[in-house]
Amino acid sequence: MSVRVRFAPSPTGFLHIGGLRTALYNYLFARHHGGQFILRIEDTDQERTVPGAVENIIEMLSWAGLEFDEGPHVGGPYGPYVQSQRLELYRQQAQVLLERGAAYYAFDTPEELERMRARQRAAGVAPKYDRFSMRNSFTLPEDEVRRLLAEGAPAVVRLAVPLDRTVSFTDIIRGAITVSARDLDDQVLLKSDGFPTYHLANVVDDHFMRITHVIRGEEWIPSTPKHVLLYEAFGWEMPQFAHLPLLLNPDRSKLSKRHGDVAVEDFRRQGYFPEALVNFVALLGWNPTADRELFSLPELVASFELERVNRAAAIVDRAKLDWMNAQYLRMLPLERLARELQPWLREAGYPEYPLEYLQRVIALLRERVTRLPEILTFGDYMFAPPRHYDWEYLRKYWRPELPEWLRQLLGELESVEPFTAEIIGQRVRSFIEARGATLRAIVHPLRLILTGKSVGAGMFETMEVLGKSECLRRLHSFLEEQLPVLQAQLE
RNA sequence: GGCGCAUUCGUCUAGUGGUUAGGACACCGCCCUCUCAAGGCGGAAACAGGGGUUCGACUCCCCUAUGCGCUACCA
Repeated sequence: MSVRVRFAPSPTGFLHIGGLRTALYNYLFARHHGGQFILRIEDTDQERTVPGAVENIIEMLSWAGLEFDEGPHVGGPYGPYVQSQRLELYRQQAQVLLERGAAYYAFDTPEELERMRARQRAAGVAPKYDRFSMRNSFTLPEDEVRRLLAEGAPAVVRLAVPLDRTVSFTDIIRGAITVSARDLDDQVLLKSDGFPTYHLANVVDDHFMRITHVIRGEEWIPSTPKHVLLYEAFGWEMPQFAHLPLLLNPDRSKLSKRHGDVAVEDFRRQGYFPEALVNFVALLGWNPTADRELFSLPELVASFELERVNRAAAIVDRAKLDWMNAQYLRMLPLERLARELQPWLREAGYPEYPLEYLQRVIALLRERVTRLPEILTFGDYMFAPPRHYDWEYLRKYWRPELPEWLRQLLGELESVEPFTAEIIGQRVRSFIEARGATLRAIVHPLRLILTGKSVGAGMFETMEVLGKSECLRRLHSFLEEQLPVLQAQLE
């Protein structure tokens, strides 16, 4: 049978990197085995559903390069892929359970349930639905149950967990997991608003959508035995389970916004490459070899093995993501980078520049930044003349003869042809040697004048990209406007 | 509290009874150098603790500790 897996988020907010990793592992597993990767929206909680969340999830996954074979946005033979559109199916299946005695009606109000829990807390016992003291099919006479239902009294359907037995399943990543049914709650399956809970909807959908492997977060381990019970009650073949280790904040707490950005969208907005983010999260909890860090999506697909997924939770380390992104920044083709830089340039309010120029700028600066848009701040002088100068830096290299040298150098540079780093370098070197000074004595002031900064790429390379006329213009205007101010300050 | 899952350098990890416990990020040092990076070379850095099993445990079993998860008419 062909592998079919699903990513089944509930649309309660933006897709975060934990969700991205779950989706990714499902995707990798499906593609590795030539199976199907399905998106299913689990919107059974009306209260928590947020508008736009589905769109965000789909958009982010698509940005990351994960394409679905079936889902609400692409259709498929087992739809609809949104749970709120499958209510009738869940109702029918709940009925099946009811008829088989695997489930029962309960009529307790929220207040009654709260009192029950309070009693249990006071008695020091684990909070758990007490089938025999509450108002349900077990305690109420049959005709009373019928009457309540006929009256339309608020009712839920609960799972009738067997009283004394053991429930176990095999997890691909963790091996055998066994729990006592005594520790399982009579979970609500169908809520009084007619919506199913996760447990019912999930099992029913996985069955009817022919899901073969359930790959999801570790937080689902405790409810899996209930799902096992449901499969048994329905008489359905069980999928295989694989529970992924959690992703954690640096302080080992569950991943959250408090510790910085966790939404995939945040990373995109900051200019991380999808390739880098995918590569990064793929290696959080799984490693194909350990002697290599950089993998393309097809390479990940080729080597992915669920059996090799780790059991322990992983802390998200931004520094490593930064390193990885910087690696991609250095190896991605310049044509693409130039194209991607354009929107950032526009956003920052800079004029349009030819792609060819952007490529040269990126080639010059990319190994000095970690994210593409940083080119705009690190190398702002490539797009506009410097407005602020690092005066401290110039002061360090100041000498009385400097103004004169600069004037002479201006004339010297005018005759440099072609204006390439090599020729510029030769001329500047011989210029400064003739005056018995070191190269740094002139390069640093020059850098300050042309870029406004103390750091940057090689000076001569920078000048070449900037172009002769721009260099001369900046040098000239510095001598005319800034230098007198500086000299006044120095005296 | 109950139940469950987990535990190799600060972090991500390799390792499946015999290794000088390997790699990567971050950190430190040196080299290169017009600055900053990048790059090269080197350094520091780990098997949670205790019992077993075994000729031999990071590897297998048990206990403890710690962390995390679940304990809803949320997923």
